Order: sequence, then structure tokens, then C-alpha cells
Amino acid sequence: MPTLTSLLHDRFSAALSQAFGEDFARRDPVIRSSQFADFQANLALPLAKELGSKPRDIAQAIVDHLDLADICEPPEISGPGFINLRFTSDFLAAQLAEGTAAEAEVNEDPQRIVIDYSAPNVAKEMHVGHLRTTVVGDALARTHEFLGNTVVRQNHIGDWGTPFGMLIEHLLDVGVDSEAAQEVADNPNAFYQAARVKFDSDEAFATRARARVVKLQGGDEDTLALWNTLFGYSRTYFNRIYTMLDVTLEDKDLAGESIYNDVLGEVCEELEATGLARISDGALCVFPEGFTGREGEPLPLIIRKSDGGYGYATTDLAAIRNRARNLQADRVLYVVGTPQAMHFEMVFSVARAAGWLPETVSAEHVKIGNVLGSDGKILRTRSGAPLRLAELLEEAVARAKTTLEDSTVDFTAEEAAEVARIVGIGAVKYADLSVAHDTSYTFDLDRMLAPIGNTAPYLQYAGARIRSILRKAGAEGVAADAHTSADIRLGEAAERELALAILGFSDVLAEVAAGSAPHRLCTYLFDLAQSFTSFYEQCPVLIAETAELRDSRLRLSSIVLEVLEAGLGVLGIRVPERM
RNA sequence: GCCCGCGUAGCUCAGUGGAUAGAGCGUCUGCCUCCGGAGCAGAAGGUCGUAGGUUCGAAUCCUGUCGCGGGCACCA
Repeated sequence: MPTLTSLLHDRFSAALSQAFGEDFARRDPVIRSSQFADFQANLALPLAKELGSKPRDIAQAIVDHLDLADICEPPEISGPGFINLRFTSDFLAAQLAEGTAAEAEVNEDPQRIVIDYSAPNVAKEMHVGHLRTTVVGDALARTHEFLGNTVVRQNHIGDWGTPFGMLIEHLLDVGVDSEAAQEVADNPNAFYQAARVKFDSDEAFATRARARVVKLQGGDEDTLALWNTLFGYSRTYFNRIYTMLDVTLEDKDLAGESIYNDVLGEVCEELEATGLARISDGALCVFPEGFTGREGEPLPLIIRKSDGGYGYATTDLAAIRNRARNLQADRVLYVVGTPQAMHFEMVFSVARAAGWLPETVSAEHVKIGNVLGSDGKILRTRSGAPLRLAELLEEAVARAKTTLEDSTVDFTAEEAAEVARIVGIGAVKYADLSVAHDTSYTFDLDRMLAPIGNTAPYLQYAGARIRSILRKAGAEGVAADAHTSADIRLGEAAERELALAILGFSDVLAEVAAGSAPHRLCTYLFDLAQSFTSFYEQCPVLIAETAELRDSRLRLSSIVLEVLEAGLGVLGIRVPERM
């Protein structure tokens, strides 16, 4: 179904062209929801200067040409020239009756969206730093798919480079099939730390490790086999975390640094051939315009180190080239930490200069802010180590289980465990998603799991409660779903508010996709849930005065449930049957 | 030193150049013979860091300044 704002835009375009001529038809009027009306259009003031007449006269001229009688009450002009719009209840009811409130608008121009997110390192622990990129990236992927775009997930894992010399040598030392090695699939920290300690303290080991890197990059078969062993263990580990997190990443999405190994030389040659790259202090560098370093000197993007090795800049250039050229991206989203902002600006700039990133393809850094502890510093354990993600998730589920003990529902042990998982994980994900992705936020399990406030449990509870009502209706033999033929009546203010909230869904989804801003969807869903509980408080459903009213309200309730589930689903959060 | 970001209610955070800056938590006041009170209705709480500027209009744009965070050549 068309979004409410796109509907209004069309009507305004027509009115503008009638009132002021064709040139004004494509003016993008600012139309937004407002405390003074359902929607408010503000175009009289911006046009006043251009047309040389008074804002209120312009507003009046627009209103005179507006054809909204079928959907709105007569528009009112207020303030310096705002046009206030209020939909008729009949229109809102008719829109709801279409039964497509929880669906996206038909996508006439689907795009290919490449999303780079999660990116953990092989043989290394995933910590809270990986949480937000994984959760936000996954929400964006689901959102775009929901909207009918094609999504290509790219898990740019750290599976190549200098650490692998040390890791492979350590693997040989402990034994390929040893318990210590297999621990990489479960709790990789110990393995990585042990390798690190040896590398830092044992000169002979360090020498072996460096030699091993050369072998790896040279494609030595035995070395590749060992590398593959580590990779396999890690894949098991990643998948365990992804399953626990209920994230859509699969093996086919793995596109680590290693896959670009073969083309790194070519990338450098091409940049050198086009004159973009030159040798500086022994390293092959590109100096994109507008970047300066400590002393004001041009800042390089080093694409080949003075020792002949390649760094992550080269890999990222190879990746962006691949994403535009082979993956056919219209948009590439890099869901990566804020500290890398300059790096990506440089990579994008070089890729454009090299012609690898056409003007028609956008590359966007979806900056992910830090997760902070209650002390305002980056979240760490008491001993100062980064917090293990697995541990944190287990803790969230355990606490969710405790809060579920207050539930009025009699769960079996099995149900309780399942619901605790849905609620605990949902709470953590929602907390990550509900603040703007580029600001840092304070991690607080108690707040995330609170049954009140803008939290997953509050929304899940609202959903579970609607299900309970619908179950009860079903038990009484009353048809109760979003697609019954029951007339929708919006007589009460709370019903009208709820209808309006429901119909805002597709507008919000478009905003989320355009601005890579899942937190807007969170705000929306919270608002929807509040509108529902308010409605529920004021409007008896099952015990409504008449059967017609009951059926209308049941249908309204089930539409809310559909939207709630669709919205939370797009965020990667499930609604339990009961809680 | 230079560059980027941030500074909004006691706390955590929204806020797309537009009217009287909004939520949630916490605090306070009401509401349980009523479909799930894990709720609802309401109140108090703000010189939007600060000083200027642009604009009919600024939390939003520009400049200075203070504070915090991040980045700045072979780690990723």
C-alpha cells in the first residue's frame, strides 16, 4: 500500500502545478506528522520569497487547488502558513481494511544492496565490539529484503594477514587435533593469547611465525591446509554465536580478506598504471586529495608495504571493486566502527578516482559507536579484557529467565527456556538498535531487560498480550485475524490514534532503509505499542458493547500484532506466544 | 599540532531549518468487583556547553571558545 506521505505528496504536487505551474509540481513539499494535526505541510514559507507573495496567501492558493476531499477533513491554515491535514476516519478504516498494513509498499525499483557487517576474526573471540555491527547490519539486511531489495551479505572476516603466521605455528605446536586447538571452535581466547605470548617472548617462535606468513601468502599447500583447519574451527564458533543471536549470516556470506589475496597485486598495478599510486618511503601509496597528517603533509593510503606485503587498505579496495563490478551493487553499506571513518573516506575516494566505484553506486559508512560500561569507558571485564560476547548473551538469557518468574503464565521448563532466550537476546539486540548507530551508548542489562520503557520485553509483552486476546476469542468461536471482513470502526479517539499509528509503518521502513537508521523503527514500534495499550485500556475488546464493535476491535488488534511482528522481525527480534 | 564526531530534563537517549524542544527511566498524584496491573491517566523537571553570526524562523547551518571521545605512514 502506498505510504501516507507519498499519497499526500502526489496530491500536493498536483495542487502546486495547478496553482503555480508545472515547474512547481516536482517541488518536494515537507510533509510530516505533527502535534497539531495528523500531518502538516510546510511549503508556503519556502515559496514566499520565490513568488513574492505572503505565505498565508500561498498556503491558501495551494489549499484551493488541493483535492483531498476523499481522504482528509478540510485542510486548515495555521501559524505563518502551515497546512494542517487530518485524515477522515473512513479513509483510515478503508486503508486498514485493505489488509496490507504490515506489508511493504510494492518496490518498483529494487536495488542491490551489499552490506558488510559483523567481521569477526578467525581464531579470535567475538566481543561486545562485534555485537552492534552484527545486530545493526542484520537489521538493515532484513529491512532491505522486506522492502523487496536484493541483499548481498558480506562478512568481511579477518582471516588473513600477519597474525596467521603465529596462529598456524601455535597450531602445529599444540597439535592440529588437540584439545587446545579444538577450543578455537568454542572459546578461542586461550588459543589466541597463548600464541600471542609466545610470539612476544620467544624469538625463535616469532621467526618461524614470520616465515609462515610468507608461506601462507605464497600459497604453500601444507600451510593452507593448516589455515583451513583454523578457519573451520572458527566457522563453527561464529555459527554458534550467530545462531544464539538469531542472526541471518550463513557460511555463504563469508567473504573474508583471504578471498581478495589473488587480486591485491592487480589492484596495486592498476593504481600504479593510472598514476594514482606512487612509491613513498618504500611503500606504494595513493594520496587522495583532502587528507593530511600530523605535520600537514599529504596522508597516504598504503596499498603495498615497503616489505612487499599488503595491508587492509588494499583488501578494502579490492573488496569495493568486487562489490561494484561483480556483485553489481547499487549501494554498499559498511557497518563498521566509527574509528575507521577516515579510512573509509580514503578508500571510497580512491575507488572513485580509480573508476571502480561509478557515480551511480553509493558507498556509505554506517558508523557504529562504541559500547560503553557504566564508567563511560569501553566495556571491559573487571580485569580489563574485552567482554566475551557469548558470556554476555548467556547472562542476558539467565536474567530474562529470572524476570519471567514473575509471569502469570505457567511455563513448562522447556517453554521457560525458550521464552527466556527470545526475551534475553531480543532485549540485547533491541538495546543496540534503539539508539542511533553512530553514537556510543551505555550497556546496562537491567535497563534492557526492564518490562517497561522502550525495551524489547515491553514490545514482546504487548505482542503476547494481543495473542492472548486472539486466542481467547478463538476459543469462544469468534474469528480473529487481520484479514476478516469485519468492518473497522474508529469511533473512539484511541481507535483513531491507533489506526494512524499502524498506517505509519511503511513510511518508517522507508526512512530506516534510506538513512540506515533502525532506531527510527524502534521508536515507531514503541509508539505503536503504547497506542495499543492505551486503546486496550479505553476500548473493551472481547467485552465490547456489540458484536460488531468487538469484531472491529479484534481485527484492529490483530493488525497491530501483524505490524508489531513484522517490525520486530525486521529488527531480528521474535515475539513469544506467551510470556 | 591538525582533522572528525559529540555536548539536549537527575539518569539513558530521540529530535529531517519550522509553531510552546520530545520519549523512557527515576520522583510525585490518581486508577485494580474490569478482556493479562509486566498496565493506564496525569504532574513536576530545560538559559539545547558557551559567545557571536546567517535567516521571516536555529538544538539543527556558519565562526570562535570550553569540555569529552576518536583518528592522524606501513596493525586491522
